[in-house]
Amino acid sequence: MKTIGKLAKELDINVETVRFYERKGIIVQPPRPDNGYRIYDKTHINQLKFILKAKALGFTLDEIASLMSMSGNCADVESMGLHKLELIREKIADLQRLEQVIQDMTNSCKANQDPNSCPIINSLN
Amino acid sequence: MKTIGKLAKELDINVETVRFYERKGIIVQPPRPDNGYRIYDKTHINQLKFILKAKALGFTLDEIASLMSMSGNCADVESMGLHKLELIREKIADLQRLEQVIQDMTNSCKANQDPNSCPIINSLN
DNA sequence: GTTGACTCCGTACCCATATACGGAGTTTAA
DNA sequence: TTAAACTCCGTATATGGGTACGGAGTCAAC
Repeated sequence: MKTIGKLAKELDINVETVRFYERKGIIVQPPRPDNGYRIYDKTHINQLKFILKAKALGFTLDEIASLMSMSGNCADVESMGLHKLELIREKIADLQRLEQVIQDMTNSCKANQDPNSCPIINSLN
Repeated sequence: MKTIGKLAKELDINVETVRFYERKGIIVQPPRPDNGYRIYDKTHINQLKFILKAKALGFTLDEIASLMSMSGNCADVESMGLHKLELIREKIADLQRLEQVIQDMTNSCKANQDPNSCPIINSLN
């Protein structure tokens, strides 16, 4: 049973962030006694830990909301994971192409003799 | 000698985007005769093409502004390219780690027998 | 019992990169 | 000559994921 400040400190996130997640409907509303203060228990903490881990895996907040609403239906979750995997692989391929291009460009810089004429700039012109 | 609409059409970008780049100081101000209309020539077109190509390489607008102000000093440009390369490689490594994690997770989904208990969800809890 | 820390709320602001809107003035084509 | 198309400007909106602010109420410690 913690107030929002304790919760935020324990999870090392901002108080405003917790309220933000609540507004977005990503976490369930905590009970609020007469004084209006939000009271969190283990359930909320676990829910927030879930969010933080999923976020670290690259899921967006909307996706995380979906994940949490799937209530453990494995096929749905797997499908979402596979979709994410596909996007990640595309992104990797994009970046690898980009890596090659920039690598080539900087190599041609190294080979260049004239410091005031840059092959990179030239190739972009 | 083109007005902004022709220019935008030729480069397949939005008129507002051209004005936006001008406001950001990324492209030079075109001359503007009595009617106030911007008049672009080949120089501006080349400048915008440069921007579009650099953007496609993943440079931010601020970085592009720097690139353009380096006036071809090769060492500076190379240094910026190498820095970008480093970031790209880090990003790739991140994504590959992520790929592995999600791959493992979806595999454990496939192996799972109970449709209402998902190993992904469980591992996040 | 007072002071400082905490919480409440609504709202505004931040980043980057644009895109959209509305009203007024200008040019162009039929 | 007139209507459509274009341009001007300033401002607002969008995205995603938060962060900050300010005034008011509440709680806890000394």
